[in-house]
Amino acid sequence: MARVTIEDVALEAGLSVATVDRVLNGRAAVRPQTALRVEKAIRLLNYQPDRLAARLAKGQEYRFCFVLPEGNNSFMIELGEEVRANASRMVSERVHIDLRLTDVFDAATLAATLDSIGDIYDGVAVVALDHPRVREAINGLVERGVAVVTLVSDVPSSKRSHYAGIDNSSAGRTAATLMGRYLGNKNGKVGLIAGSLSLRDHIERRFGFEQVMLHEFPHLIILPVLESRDDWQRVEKVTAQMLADHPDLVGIYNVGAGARGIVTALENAGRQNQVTYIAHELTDHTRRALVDGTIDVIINQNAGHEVRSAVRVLMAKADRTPLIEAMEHIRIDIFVRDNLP
Amino acid sequence: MARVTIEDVALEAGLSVATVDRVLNGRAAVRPQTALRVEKAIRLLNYQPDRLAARLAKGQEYRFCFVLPEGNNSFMIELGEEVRANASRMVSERVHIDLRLTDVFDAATLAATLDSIGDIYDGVAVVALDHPRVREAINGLVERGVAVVTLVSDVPSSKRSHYAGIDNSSAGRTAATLMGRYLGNKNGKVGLIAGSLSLRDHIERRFGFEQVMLHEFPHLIILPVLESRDDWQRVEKVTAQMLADHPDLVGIYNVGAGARGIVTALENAGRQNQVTYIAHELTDHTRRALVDGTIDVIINQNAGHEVRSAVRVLMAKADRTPLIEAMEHIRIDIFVRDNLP
DNA sequence: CAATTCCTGATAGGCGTCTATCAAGGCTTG
DNA sequence: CAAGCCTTGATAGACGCCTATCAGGAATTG
Repeated sequence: MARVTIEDVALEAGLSVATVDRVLNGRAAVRPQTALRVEKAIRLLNYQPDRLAARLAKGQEYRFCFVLPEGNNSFMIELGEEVRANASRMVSERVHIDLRLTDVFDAATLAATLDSIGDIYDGVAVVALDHPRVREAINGLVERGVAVVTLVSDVPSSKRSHYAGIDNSSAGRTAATLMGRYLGNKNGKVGLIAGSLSLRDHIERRFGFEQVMLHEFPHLIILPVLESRDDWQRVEKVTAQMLADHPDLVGIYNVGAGARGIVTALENAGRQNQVTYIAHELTDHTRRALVDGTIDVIINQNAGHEVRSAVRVLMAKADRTPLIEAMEHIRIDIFVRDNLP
Repeated sequence: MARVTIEDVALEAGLSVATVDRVLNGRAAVRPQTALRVEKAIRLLNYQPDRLAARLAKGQEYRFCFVLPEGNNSFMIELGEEVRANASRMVSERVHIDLRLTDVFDAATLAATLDSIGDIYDGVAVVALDHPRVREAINGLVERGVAVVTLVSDVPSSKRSHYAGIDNSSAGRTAATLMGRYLGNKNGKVGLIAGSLSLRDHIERRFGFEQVMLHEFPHLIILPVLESRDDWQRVEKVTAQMLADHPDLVGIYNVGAGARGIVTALENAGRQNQVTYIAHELTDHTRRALVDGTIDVIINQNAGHEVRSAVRVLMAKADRTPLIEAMEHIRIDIFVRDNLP
């Protein structure tokens, strides 16, 4: 049961430790047949290099940067906190994580930020706008050998190594199914509110939602999408107008942030119990509204999981170690009043 | 940015490495004021011991055992596979995991198994029956210094260090809310099927379900619970009978395994579209039934997460390292057709 | 004030791997 | 067949911490 060391392998293969090491780390030329002997011994003994010792010896350090949107969006603030929490905890694992806040909605600024940090970091995680400039910046990083993980919102056309976030069109479809089932055979209109129609996650959620609504629940009428810029005051205004315009409104799906604006508008109109309201992201506000019954379902992505997954992926990419795909799948959380964490 | 080592701390405190080490590991008597100097230097430099080096030096190995139910329950089989997958991956982290299958439903057998493994392992994870004999066995392990984690089904009255699993009464409540909302203002009867009423997870789910149904949806009538022993053939028989007896059955909540029996019974009766059916655990069978529309909602616990969490907890307990609670919370997954992974 | 006991310093060796260097053969080449 | 290259062996030192031991000085005791 004792550990199998590199020495055991050398002994088994009838070679020296140095040669085994050369094979393991491709350090110098080794004759093919010698390499085979080593590999055979490794298999025979089921040798697995001790990662602790390896990393200690290499003195390897990882330097990562998380680029998040500035501003006061609750979810993004939580994401930032998770990054910081991870950063301090990972120091003992030789992982250094910096956090940069930038205007993610402005492609030029974001691209410039990404361009400027390439030489410092081994990996970058970024909440990205899907824009040609940004895509180029990401590709530039990747070409310089920096691992890039898109976080929360993807840039699928880029060369990013991985996307750490939920499947947003699937989230939209889920919202539609729940909306349709909750409404049963009720007729009426359903309002759709999005933060920005240039953010990929919002686009995809909308797409998935409309797809399922049209196919599965054709008796419900979807109103034209309202843009809110994720600003709750604006959300409130837009929602109030919508409520006034459509007395037969039976459902609201808010694709973006600013959920509290809808809560306020619904309460002001006294229609919180007539309208089925599905929101994204569990925050203090949405949580309270869910418990009160104003919000019926919250679709959530777990910020902590996303950050930890991104870090694991960045480490794996930096090491060229394989990923355990299933472990890095970010699930869509569905919360009703009863399964709140 | 270079690593802060124990040597730096010693230098800063004007003490020797040996003394700093004595403080860090409580190895020998150190004068309180000296200890304070060390602690001050640690804080000043933000020193964090290198866990890699520490574990390498200590040559610490962890030996854990997972005790799972034998039999062909899909979920338990998946759980076992996750244990094996983890076991092989953790070898390079010096963690050795054994897997034992036993008749968990028989308290005496389970207790005997637990009694017999105390001296070999540093930690045990067990899918446990909540029974006095089992509780005593768990307490015995804990008293001998073995960390015990209950998995999937808890034994709250025992001294187990941790429970790695979902909140089952919360899961039951969630099922009830979805059932009630899906049924809208429809009237009728709802059937409840449980595997065994001596398994704590099933009891709690039932309790949570009935609680919410009675309070929130009093117009729905809950039929007496049927016991299925998690055997799908029996489940099918019981369900067929229930369908025959109650033409006005509008909902089924299956608390345990054997979901395929219900699917067959519903299909044989041709009533899969009239009955809202909520099941537990995502397996090949339930997945297919969900996609087909026979099952409306699956409530799931992620076996992989539970196993990994249990391993992390066992390691932390063995080390007496603090846990990150939020990270070890096992969420209740809700799957509809659209958010299947 | 001497005899203990208590604290602290210094240092060696080890954990398993990586990196680097030098030496010693075996082999090819002209 | 000598010069050179290719492959392998042997070994030292590092990574940061742990464990153990010995020695010397400080503080306590009688």
